[in-house]
Amino acid sequence: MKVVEELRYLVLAIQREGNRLLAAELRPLGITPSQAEVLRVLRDHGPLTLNALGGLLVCETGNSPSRLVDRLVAQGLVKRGIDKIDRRYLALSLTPQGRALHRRIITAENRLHRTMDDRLAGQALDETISTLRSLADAFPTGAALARRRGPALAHQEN
Amino acid sequence: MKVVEELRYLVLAIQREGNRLLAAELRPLGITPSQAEVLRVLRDHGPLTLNALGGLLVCETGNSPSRLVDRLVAQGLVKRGIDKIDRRYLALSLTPQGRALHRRIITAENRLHRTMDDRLAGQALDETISTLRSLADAFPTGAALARRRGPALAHQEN
DNA sequence: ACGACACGTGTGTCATGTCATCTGTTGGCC
DNA sequence: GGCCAACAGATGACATGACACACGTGTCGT
Repeated sequence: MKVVEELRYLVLAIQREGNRLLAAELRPLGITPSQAEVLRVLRDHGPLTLNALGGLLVCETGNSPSRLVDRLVAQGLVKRGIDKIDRRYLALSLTPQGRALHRRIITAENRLHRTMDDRLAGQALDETISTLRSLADAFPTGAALARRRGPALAHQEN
Repeated sequence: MKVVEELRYLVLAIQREGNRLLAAELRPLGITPSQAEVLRVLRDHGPLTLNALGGLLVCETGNSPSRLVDRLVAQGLVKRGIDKIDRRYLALSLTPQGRALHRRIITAENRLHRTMDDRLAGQALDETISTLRSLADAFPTGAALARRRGPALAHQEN
């Protein structure tokens, strides 16, 4: 098997398993990994339009995450406001319940991170991150990650 | 952001983009990346039961890939036989059309792999692979990959 | 032989993801 | 002012993924 092909399948496998584990951790909270990412981005990057939110999400590349946001609004976790000036724009922000839930999400995510840390003990993580970054940064969702790293690093230490 | 968390998001971003690019390459062939993986596994590992196929797939961890196979059967790419001895088992294999399509799939995948190779020029790929393996091998789908590496390496040089 | 159990597979349901297309809104150009 | 292109968001369609459960078939203990 070619090296890049093995890389592709490894990335697929790790993404699947990580998502499965995280989903299990989040299930008691009533949300999914994608929804958790939305809450996180909304918490870190103030009120956002739907487009801007989509530009910061890794989990949804395509169009706008309308339906993803829909469910969060239905659960009372996100407030969907309409821009008074230009009624095309939304103003998405967390409700108090959304902020409260986000704290519990961090706990759940930390359990997953501990599991991953154990698996990765003694591995050259920095080099791996650097390699994956060089691959990801060329792509839109990788750029989304870079945007999140950039302007709001201070908020993201948890 | 914690290192493992960045790793998690990088893996997510790369998986998404890789899948998107591969889907675009495969669209003219009328199949999806997951379907391509099924064809590949069936080509490399003789006739399989549904369970055995699921055990070799990275793309479908959960139950059995019934519906995934359904569409391939509907397209005439996979033959679904029933075991004469134990009628619970299926005997899944490629049809001649499936084998022919698989050759075109390899070409499409190679275009993606060239793109990835370009992005990764000069990176320490071996270390990255090793790190990711140590993470993946602990999980069921990672084990699936290992199984594919193991018994049938000779078939997989393309 | 037969009945509980295990097992392989099929199916219902829900939430994504992705693409294409539609709708409503605004801005700009005449 | 009025038309039209551009833009933000919503929606339809399709294929995954994941979980739980239903169904048919075989096995095994008794």
